[in-house]
Amino acid sequence: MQDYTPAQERVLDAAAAAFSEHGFGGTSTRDIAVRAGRSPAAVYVHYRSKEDLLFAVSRRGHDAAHRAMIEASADAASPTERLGTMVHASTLWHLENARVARVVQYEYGALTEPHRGVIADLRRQTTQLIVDVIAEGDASGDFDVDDIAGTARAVLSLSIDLVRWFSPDRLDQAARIARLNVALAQRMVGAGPPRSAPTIRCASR
Amino acid sequence: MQDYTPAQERVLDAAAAAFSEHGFGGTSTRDIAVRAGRSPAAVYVHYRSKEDLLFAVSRRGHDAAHRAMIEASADAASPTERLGTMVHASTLWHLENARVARVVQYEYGALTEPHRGVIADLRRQTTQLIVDVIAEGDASGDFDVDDIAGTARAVLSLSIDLVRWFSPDRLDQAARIARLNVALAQRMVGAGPPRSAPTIRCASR
DNA sequence: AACGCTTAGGTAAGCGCTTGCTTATGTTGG
DNA sequence: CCAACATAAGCAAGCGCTTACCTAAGCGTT
Repeated sequence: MQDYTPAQERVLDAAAAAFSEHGFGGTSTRDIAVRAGRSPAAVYVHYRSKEDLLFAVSRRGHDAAHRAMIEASADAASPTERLGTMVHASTLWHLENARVARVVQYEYGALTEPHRGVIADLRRQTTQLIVDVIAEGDASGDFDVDDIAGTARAVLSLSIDLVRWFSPDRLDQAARIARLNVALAQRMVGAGPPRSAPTIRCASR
Repeated sequence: MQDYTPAQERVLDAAAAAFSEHGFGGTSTRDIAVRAGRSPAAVYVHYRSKEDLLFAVSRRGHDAAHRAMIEASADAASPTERLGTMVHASTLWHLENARVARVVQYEYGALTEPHRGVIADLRRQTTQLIVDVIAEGDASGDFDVDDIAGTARAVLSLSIDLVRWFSPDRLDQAARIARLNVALAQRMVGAGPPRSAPTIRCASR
């Protein structure tokens, strides 16, 4: 989408870390500069304002998450499987990039109006990916869903809400959480158990 | 739990609104004072510091949400029903108190260490309510859950993540969203369809 | 090989304003 | 008469951002 020079990236990463820890309003440009190992003025060599930095972090983060989900959806045969790979990818991305994800998800309100529009578009696109696969599965009979948009929102919440508390030094648990989210999402859309043994689960009740 | 004078409450509400809109770091004590219709110094008549105000808002919010869930769990016969009433109550509370809830959920990191401990305790208690009902349902055979703690976390995410985007001028949709969350949560724990027609859903696959 | 010139990336200093919070001083209703 | 509640004024520190200036690397031209 957009390329950054090493110098720009260094400031970008510093800003993401600072925003994630203290919020946009709680972060000073001097803090960002120190984290990037630069003087306060160096920040303004690469970005027009503090809010511009937030916008860059947000757009980059949304792009990355979006791409991860698209790549994941490519190699999946059925709607059930595709929903699974997408939820898996989304969950892993949010866990592995918890700092950036926190900024992306929680600092939207600190953006100025024009930038908000751009980010809102990216969000709609990501939501649409989930809406599409749920609609597809519902139409084919693989799923059983009443409220497609609402269910899509809830499925995304499984990944997103993780970044509220997840700490990056627990990355060893990421795979487990991702697997759990896949199973939960498939249950949420009413994807049946594997067809090889559909009656067993029913018979046991 | 704790009582507040009208004067204290006025400042508390003003702080909740301000923190919710601009974050803790992005809110000035003057902003809070203006919203409360007082002078900047009046804030410090009732609270020792800005962080103390955040702590008061957080504790009050956690208490209210916790009470709502306990009351909801009282009149429910089965684990399925109890999980339903609790998710319903939690969802409604988060939607109706979206401003306070945003502060409660997203400004935890701005608390000082001693206050963080108190809030963490309240959070554990609320999580435990969901863990208990899921464990109960799993033991009785009403549910079918692998990872009880993880599933409880995910069920809570359904309510919590709403406040990230929900606007209070859409409260007419609250009931619909709450009903959807109940259905999703019951699916997540593997609560079967109503026993009157258990085989229909299986036969149709 | 030495030249002048451009460009990218950086800094020290600081301007005008806002911050959290305090102090000294009223002003009320019971 | 005295808590309880409020205020105007302001302090020291920190804020976002700008200005004026510096350095080093890459360039075709002489």
